[in-house]
Amino acid sequence: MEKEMTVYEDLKWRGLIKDISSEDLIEKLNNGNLTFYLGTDPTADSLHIGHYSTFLVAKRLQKAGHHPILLVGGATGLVGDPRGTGEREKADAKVIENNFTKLKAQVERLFGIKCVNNYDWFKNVNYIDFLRDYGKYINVNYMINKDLVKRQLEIGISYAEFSYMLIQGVDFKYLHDNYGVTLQIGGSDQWGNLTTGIEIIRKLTGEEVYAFSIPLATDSQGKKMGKSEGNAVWLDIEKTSAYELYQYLYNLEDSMMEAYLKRFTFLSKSQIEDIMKQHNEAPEKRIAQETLAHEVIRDIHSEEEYQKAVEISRALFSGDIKKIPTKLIGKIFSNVDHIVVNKEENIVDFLANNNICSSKREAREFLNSGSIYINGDKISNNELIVDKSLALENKFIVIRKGKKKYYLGEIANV
RNA sequence: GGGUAGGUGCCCGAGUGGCUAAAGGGGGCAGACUGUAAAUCUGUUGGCUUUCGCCUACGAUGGUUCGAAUCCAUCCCUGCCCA
Repeated sequence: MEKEMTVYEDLKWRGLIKDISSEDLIEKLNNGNLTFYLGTDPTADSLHIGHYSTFLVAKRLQKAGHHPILLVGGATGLVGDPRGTGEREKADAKVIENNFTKLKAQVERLFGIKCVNNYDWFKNVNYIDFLRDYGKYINVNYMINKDLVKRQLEIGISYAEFSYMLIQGVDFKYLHDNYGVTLQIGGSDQWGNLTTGIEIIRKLTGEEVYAFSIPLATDSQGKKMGKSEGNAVWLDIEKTSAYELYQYLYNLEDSMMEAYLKRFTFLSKSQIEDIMKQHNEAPEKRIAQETLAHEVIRDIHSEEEYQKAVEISRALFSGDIKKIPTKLIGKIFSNVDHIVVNKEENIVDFLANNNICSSKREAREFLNSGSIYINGDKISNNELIVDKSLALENKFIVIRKGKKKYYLGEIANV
C-alpha cells in the first residue's frame, strides 16, 4: 500500500504548484472547506486544452472538499489583460457576452463549477468611487514592478491594460466579501494579478487571503501546448472533434508523457508509475499516449466518444480507405469537412474551390509533392477530373491532404 | 507641448529611387526518415497564370518622378528624452 498523499503533496507531485503566497496555505489546503476561485476572460466561446489542467486543479480541490467558483471576466475581457507582447485588440461587447454564455454552460457541464461574471458588479461602479475605494490603496510602483507589466512597458502599454490587474484585484475583494472566497488560483502568468488581490484585501480589511499559481502546460521546448495544425485544441466537441482530440493527445511527445499524465488525469501515483514503466520498455507502442487520450476524452466527452475516436483512427491509419465498409464511411467522417460534389471539376480547381488548399498555386504544389490522396490513392496527376466516377459505391470521395487531414466529398443526387 | 527614433509580409527584422513580391531568422504548411512521436534534412510560404506576364502589397492619404518600401507634404500610431 502506498502512503496516502495530502492534497498539497498530491498537487506538488503532479507539478501543479509553482508559486504559493504563504506557507500557511498548505495546512488549509489539506484541511478542506475553502471557497476559492479561478478566473478566465471570455476571449473565446470555449476553453481549450491549455486551460484544462488549470480547471482540473479546481476539480481536484473540489474533490478534496473545497468549493470552487469560476469567474468569467465579462468586465476584464472588455479591458484586455497585458500579455507582455503588445496591446490587445479592443474586444466587441456582443462577442464577449456570447462567449460568456457559452463558457458558463461548458464549465457547468464539464466541471460542475458555479460561474459568476465580474461585469455584474463592475457595470455600475462609478469611476471616481473606484479610484477612491481601491485605486488609493495600490501604489503604481507596485504595479509597475509586476513582471508582465514590466515587460510590456518596454513596448508600450495603454492605461486600460495597466489597470487590468487592479480590476482583477477588486474581483478578489468582491468574491471575498460576497462569497467568502479566501483563495485564488491561476496560471503562473497570472501571478502578478493574484497577488494584487491579496494586497488589496489585506490593505482594506486586514485579512489574509491566499493564492497559488499553476505552471503553464508546455511541451519539451517550453512552448505553451494546445495547438494542432495551427488550430487551438478546444474542449468543445463542435470545435474540436473527439477524433481530433484523440489524434492530438496520441501524437504528443514521449518526453512529456509522465508530466501530462500527472497533470491531465486523475490516475494515482502508482498507476502512473506503472504505465510509464510499460511505456519506456516499448515507447513505440505509445501506451502512455493511449492512456492519456483515453482518460482525457472520457472525462471531457464520454467513453463512447473515445471508442469512436479509436475506431476512426484505426480505420484511417490502417491505410486502405477502400476496405472500410461504405456504410461506415459517412459515420467515420461525420466530423470532417464535407464537400458536395455535383459537377465535374479539374482536381486543382476542386482543391482550391473547396478550401482544401488555399489557392490553386498551393493545390499544384501539394499534388506535385504527393500530399493529396483520394480514397487512399496518391494523386499526382494535375489533370485529373473529379466527378462521381471516383466515388466509392457512387457515394463518397475521401480526400486526404498531408498525413492526417481528411475531407469527405459526397455525391449530390442530380 | 518640445526634441528624437520608429511603423515593412503570420511574427521578428534587413532594405534609403530602378537588379524588390522585398535578404535573414522564427513560425506555418508539405515531403523524406520514424512509432501517426521527438530530433534532423528538403521544399514551400500574397493572388491569378504550366511559362511569359498581370494584379495586390512595406501605417494612412496625397504629391514629386519615366519609375517610390525608399524622396516630399499632411495625418494617425508607438518608443525614448525634455518640459
